[in-house]
Amino acid sequence: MRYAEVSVNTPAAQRQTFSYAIPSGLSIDVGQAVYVPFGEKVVQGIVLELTDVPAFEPTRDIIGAIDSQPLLSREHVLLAKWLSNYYLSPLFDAAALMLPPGFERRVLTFISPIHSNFDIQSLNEHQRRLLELAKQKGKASLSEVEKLLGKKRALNTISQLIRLGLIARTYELEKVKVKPKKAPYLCLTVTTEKARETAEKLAKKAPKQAALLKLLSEQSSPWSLAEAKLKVSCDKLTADALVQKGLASIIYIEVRREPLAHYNITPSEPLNLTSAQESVLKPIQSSLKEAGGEITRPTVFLLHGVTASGKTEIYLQALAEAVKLGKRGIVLVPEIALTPQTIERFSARFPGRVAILHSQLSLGEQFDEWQRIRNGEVDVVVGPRSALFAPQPNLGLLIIDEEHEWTYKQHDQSPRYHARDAAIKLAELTGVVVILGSATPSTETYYCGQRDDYRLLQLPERVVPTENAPLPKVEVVDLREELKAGNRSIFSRALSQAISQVLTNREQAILFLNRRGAATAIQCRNCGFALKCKRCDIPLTYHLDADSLICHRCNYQTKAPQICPNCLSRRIRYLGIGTEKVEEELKSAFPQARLLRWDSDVTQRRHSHEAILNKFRSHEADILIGTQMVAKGLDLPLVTLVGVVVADTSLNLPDFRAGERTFQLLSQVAGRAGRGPSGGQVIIQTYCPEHYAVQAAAKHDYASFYEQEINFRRQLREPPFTQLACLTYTHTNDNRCREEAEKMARLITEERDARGIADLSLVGPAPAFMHRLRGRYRWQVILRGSYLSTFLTGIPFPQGWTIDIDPVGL
DNA sequence: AGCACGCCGACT
DNA sequence: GTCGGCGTGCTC
Repeated sequence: MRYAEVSVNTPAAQRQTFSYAIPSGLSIDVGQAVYVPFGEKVVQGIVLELTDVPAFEPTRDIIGAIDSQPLLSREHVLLAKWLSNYYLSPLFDAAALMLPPGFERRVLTFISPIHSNFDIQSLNEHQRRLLELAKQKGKASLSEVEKLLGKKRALNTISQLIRLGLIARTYELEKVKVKPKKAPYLCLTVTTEKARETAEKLAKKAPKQAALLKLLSEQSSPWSLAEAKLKVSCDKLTADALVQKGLASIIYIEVRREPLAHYNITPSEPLNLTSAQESVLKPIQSSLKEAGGEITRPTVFLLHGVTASGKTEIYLQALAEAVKLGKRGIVLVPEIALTPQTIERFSARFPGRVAILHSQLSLGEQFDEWQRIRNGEVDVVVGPRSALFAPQPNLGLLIIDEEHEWTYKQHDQSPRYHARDAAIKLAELTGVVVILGSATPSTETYYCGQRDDYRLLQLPERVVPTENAPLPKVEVVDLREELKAGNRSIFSRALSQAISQVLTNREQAILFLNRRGAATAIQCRNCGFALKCKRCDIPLTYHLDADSLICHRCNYQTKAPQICPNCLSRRIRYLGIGTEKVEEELKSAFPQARLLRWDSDVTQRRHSHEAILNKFRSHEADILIGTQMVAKGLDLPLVTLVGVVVADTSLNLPDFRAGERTFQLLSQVAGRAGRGPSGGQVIIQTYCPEHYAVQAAAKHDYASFYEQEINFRRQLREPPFTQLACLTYTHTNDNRCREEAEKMARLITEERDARGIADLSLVGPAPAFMHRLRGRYRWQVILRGSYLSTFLTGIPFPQGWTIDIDPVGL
């Protein structure tokens, strides 16, 4: 008898596998998806191991295979196990990353009536209503019952009626979410000769039918109905008529949903490389050639290149080399950088051989792209962090662009993994070559580069086709001095002057501000009352468009009050500034300027990003005002001025990475200026001009930033010199939260002392930075030490706890 | 997650 | 006395 260790899709499974027997006659392989019995339900499972001796007895039998082929490769199975162990996440959640989009199906509960001569009169109102619903529907879903009676009452009433033997409970998997798409095709049911003859006969009476029939006779394979309709400009009725006459039939053929279909792609040739680029590409090419032997330690390149230094061309040519060697690649980009520009650039170099995975694609498109990848039909996969788990066969090269971006860490759901670290684990398992690229590498990554754990490659110069454009000159303006000089506007004299100059020269400017909205808080000048979100307890942000107050955490919206809700005074003051405020001020200071605002408030719709960008690129606007989005990899040659309205927003956050974040943002924003022949300048307005992050960004000096940052990390024992884990407890009751967090902190301290671990310290328990979120309170305990996953594996966490290993953005 | 079992307060 | 609250334990 053979047995399988199965990762089961049920919350109860957590980090365990369950043992099942493989019935004779069923052939099951590692990585295969199966249906298994679990309690009285049938659930999905992934086979992670095959054994002769089960880890647990007694076993039940696997019901059957979901797919005839394994969905996970051996390496992916190992990677899933590692993710679950390292990030302390349920096994199935980890495995689900590697499954086809829409694969997961939850278990649904249904209620059906049982006939009996029980006296219905003795039932209470709720019981009767439920029974009526069940009888009327024949089979009612739990959600329908909950809609009828409310969540809690529904559950109680159901168990009462089951005890009385009036209803039965059954379970079913939710319906399949994605299926291969089938499109109608027309094919002849008669010989081509007969078809031609008939077409001639029909030509007078029914010319459309004749034309269609003629078309069909010209090709031996079926015509897509949609295409045929266009070709002979007829409609469905014409086709139906042919079917009626027994000349043709409509069959359904599987077709692929193509997300790239509406792109107009012109193939591109490799560019000539500068000598700096050559010297960077060489070692990558030779590593690709050597890879594949015995894996000793992963080959990781850190490609550190200033903005516009031609990193993407390196990626493209490295990918071409991998393809030449018969291998394939995956390119990860931050979600926000997955723009048509990026997609076009990769598709142009590998026409028809690029797959895009993106959450904005429809589930069907994602599913089809996934299948294409698995079938080996593409050379390059481009996508956000989850694309790391694409089933790319014979993977040779893995590129992580903008390696420092925080979006590579999944923080909102399990597994809370970091794509960069998972990529390096995958390299360890498969021998794939990894390139981490960035103009401003994260301190942790650069530290590995310095220690030769990663191979450091540098591109210190910008590549510009026409002439040599140096990095723009950066001016730092001390806003305190401006105030002293009596300038109370949000624009310093230097920035105002620069904006006028740009407008006179008919050039373009970008103004950057790390906060949307018009005012960051509104406060009563009379009693000091500040308006906060009722559910999240954070200040509401004033938005001009609708004269409303919006919670940037939970999106709660309310009309801006005319009078203070607390003391009824009319003296309401607006504090702080956001993108809307900047727009407003610009309007009055430069009425002739054409403005464009780009932040998440104006880009809710699917293609609005492109629309705004195209508008700006075609010079339909002079000044672009935006949040972080304007900082990302845009190539806008007409932009000669970049202004940072306030640089301090990200500097004052309670996070040890605040300095790094500020440096990265400022460097990126500064990189937007002077990409064209007319050069450029950058003006950074700040209240702390002496901060090393501001100073280093102003001088485009990564090395000096890194030196100071790494010393600071070493002194304060922050990563990479220690490891962090963030444990959060969430509950509707604040006191309960505190108690639970204190209990956990005590338990961890005891455990640490009992095991004699010296290198482990606790911060907290303390209310989380976002203490209240969507009506629930949050308390956290932060651990600092090493091998935290191993340590925490032995600690039992009751429900309500979430564990974030290597958290980002505390 | 769900559902069992089991133990305490508020009601007919 | 019972109904119903939620703590705890279990699912191969």
